[in-house]
This record gives sequence, structure tokens and C-alpha cells, in this order.
Amino acid sequence: MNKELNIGDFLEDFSSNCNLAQRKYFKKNQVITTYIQKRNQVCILLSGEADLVRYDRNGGRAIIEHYTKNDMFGEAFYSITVNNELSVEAKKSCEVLFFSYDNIFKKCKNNCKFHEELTNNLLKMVVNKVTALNTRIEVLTKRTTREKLLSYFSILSTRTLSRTITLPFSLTDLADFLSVDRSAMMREIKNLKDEGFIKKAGNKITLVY
Amino acid sequence: MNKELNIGDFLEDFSSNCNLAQRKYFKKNQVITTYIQKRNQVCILLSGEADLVRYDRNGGRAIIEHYTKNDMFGEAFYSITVNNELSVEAKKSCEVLFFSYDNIFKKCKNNCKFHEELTNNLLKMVVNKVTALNTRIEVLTKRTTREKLLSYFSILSTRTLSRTITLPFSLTDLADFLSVDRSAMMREIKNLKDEGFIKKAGNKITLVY
DNA sequence: GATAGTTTGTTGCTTTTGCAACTGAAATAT
DNA sequence: ATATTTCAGTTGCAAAAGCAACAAACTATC
Repeated sequence: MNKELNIGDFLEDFSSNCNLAQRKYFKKNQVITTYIQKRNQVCILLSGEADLVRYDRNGGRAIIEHYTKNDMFGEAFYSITVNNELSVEAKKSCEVLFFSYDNIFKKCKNNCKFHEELTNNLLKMVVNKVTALNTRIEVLTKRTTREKLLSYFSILSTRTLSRTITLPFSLTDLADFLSVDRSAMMREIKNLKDEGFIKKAGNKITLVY
Repeated sequence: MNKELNIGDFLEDFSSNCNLAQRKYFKKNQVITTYIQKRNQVCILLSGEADLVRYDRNGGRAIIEHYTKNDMFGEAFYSITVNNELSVEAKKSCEVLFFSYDNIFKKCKNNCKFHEELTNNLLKMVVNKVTALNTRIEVLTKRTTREKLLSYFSILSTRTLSRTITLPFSLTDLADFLSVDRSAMMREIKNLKDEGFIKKAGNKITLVY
């Protein structure tokens, strides 16, 4: 969200010669990482799509974040609580760069361009992450399912400069992302349609007014 | 949350000779700042307590964040949406440092120690902010008022290493922070008491088990 | 120490949400 | 090509949450 165009461009140039980072590949549904305190891992998604997912003991699932190209994640940004397990799951084939937060400011052997650029861009990337999280909180603090839906749709709409948006999720996942019951959400989407607030065709939603 | 002890220590030494920052004082209930896109303001709370508050058009209020000493805030971390107004309100007497995100990497005339330290610590501070926001999301993604309460209490409890916690909020504000109806929350607190999960004395809560 | 304003605690009623279960459609795997 | 799994769409019913309103307790403030 609010990703500046030039941020992450340097990742394109990453030429595998950084000895403090490693690149790995994942297929759909594979677990990219599980959050374990103290490893201080930082990951960057070079390509593909992935979700940060929480499972609580009663089997409930919540999608905490949804990642696309150049997004950053990892336990370095989390203070883990005991009550649940967090993991990042590939939703499509993914290419992921791993390194430790502790290594970020070290010089790597080859003095590689990538590592240098990373250090330079890290603050911008983290600030972007903060705005993304704030947007997420914006949606979650809405009290009703209706408000959550509308606020989420309108954020996507302003971001893409279009009244018609394509959901980046299945509806099942959207419910977990908004932290509401799926059937209740479906009901509310139906109401919004019937009352003429939105139009829906597959995973495309059009905001009407 | 997860604030490392040494972070922000450098703020103590701030000797007003940084020509790119300014310090201001606020009394309880005064508005410290209102978020307006493009000013790119960054603020650090030197002392006191403040809340980031959102009012939506229907009069609803949500407390988005609660700030204490050395916390950082400002519109630089927000991509503002049209639908609501965000402002930071002093809950006690506050001392606040203002500067623009654009100035952070400039050298100031006096080459002041503070400014240099700020640049050095900024990443750490922003990463801390990310973990704080993640903790907040952790709570907000809980579906029921009961779960939100328990998860919030347990986070405070692990943070202070004590089963008895002191709420940093009035109960009215806590409801706005958890994004639930106050009376429903009171009812749920009562249930938790009656069922023996918690004990409550004023704004002190003890987790039982 | 009287008074105005805020916070806490409570309750009846209504609306919303969650849960469980099931169907048909679509996608994926074999 | 067919079987299997996932996803979308619905519904009835029960539980939870929101709303409104009020009294009591607590805090400034004059």
C-alpha cells in the first residue's frame, strides 16, 4: 500500500552474490516461514503472493497480511505471543530472499551492490510497512462487517484509481482478512448489492454512487 | 511494546539546538496534530501520554494508538483516506518534538548530536513501531469482545511480567481501543469476573489461573 | 464543599454476527 | 475424464454485540 514506485527496484539487480542473504523458491501452499522468536529473520518477497496467517488453538484462522512483490515480512517485526502460531504461506509460486536483521548493517564479503542498496532502502521499506499496517488497522477498527467491507473496497478503489476493483483474495480468505464470519460476510455483501451500494461480478466489485 | 531500553535515550540529550526540529508543549485534551497528507510530519513524544484518535462521520470514535514516552507518530506513517479525520490528542501534559520526514537526512546547521542520533536510531524506532502495530492487529483480529479483552490483558501481562496489570486507559477509552461497544464490553468484563477468569479492582486487572 | 462534567456499572431491547449445515459450481488433482 | 477438493452462495437458529438510557460513583473546578 502506498508503495513508491522506485522502492524495491534495486531488488531486480540482486545477483546472488550477497553472502549474507539467500534466495529460496516455494510452491503454492508451502510454508515459507514460521515465526519463532529470536531468529530475527527478515524476508523479502521477490515474486509471487503469500499470506501471513495465524491459527489459534480453537482452529480459527486469521489472515494478518497479504504480500505481493517486494513486500517485506519476518519475525523481526513481531513480538511473538504465546497464544498462537504465525506462519507465512505461499498462495502462488514464490521467490523469497532471506536474511537476518542482525546482518543488515554488516558489510558482506563482496561488498555487493545489493546489500548496500538494501541498507539504503530499508528505512523507506519499513516506513511503507507502517503505512500498510495502519491501513489494515483502519479497516479492522470498523465495528460492523458492512463498514469493514466498504472501507476495504474504498481503500482498494483509491489505490487503483478505479471504482471497480478486483479482489486479491478468494471470498473465504477475504472473510479471514476482515476477521469476520464468512457466511455473515456473504450475507452482508448480498445486502450491499440489494441496496445498490455495490455491484459484483465474480471477484470484481464496483462501488456505486 | 518490545521497546528496547536504550532506544530513545538519546532524546534526553536533546538540547534545543537542532534547527530542523521544534519542541512544543501541550495540556491535557489539546490537539497535538491533525493528520493532513503531504506535510510528512514526524513527531516524537518526549513526555506525557497521547492517543491517536479517529472520528468518523457518524460520530463514532476509535482510539488507533496510545502513545507514551519516546513513541513516534505523525502523518508520515499514514496514507490518509478521505472518510475520516485522524488527530493526536494529549491525555496528559505533553512535550512533543516535531520535524519533517524530509529533513531527517539533512545535516542541520549545528551538526547537532541529537540530529545525528536521530538518524541512527530511526530505523530501530520504526521497526519497534511495526511490532507495536502488529500487536495491535493481533488484538483487533480476535472475533469476540471476550477474546479481545483476554488477548489485550495477556499482552500487557507478558510485557510487565506480572499477572496483575494496570490499564493505561479509562474503560471508556479501552472500549474505543478494542473497537467494541462500551456497555457490551462492561458486560463481558463482568462475565469474565463471574466465571473466575479475572479479578478487577479499579483499573487493575488480575489474570486468574 | 457545592456543582458540573466524566466515568463506571447496569439493563431491556433490537440488530448483527457467528455457527452449522447443505447445495451447486468451479477448480485441481489423478 | 472423472474423482476430489475447494469455493460461493444460502438459510435457520442461537449467541453476541450494539444502542439507548439511566443511576451511582468519582473528579475536577470554582
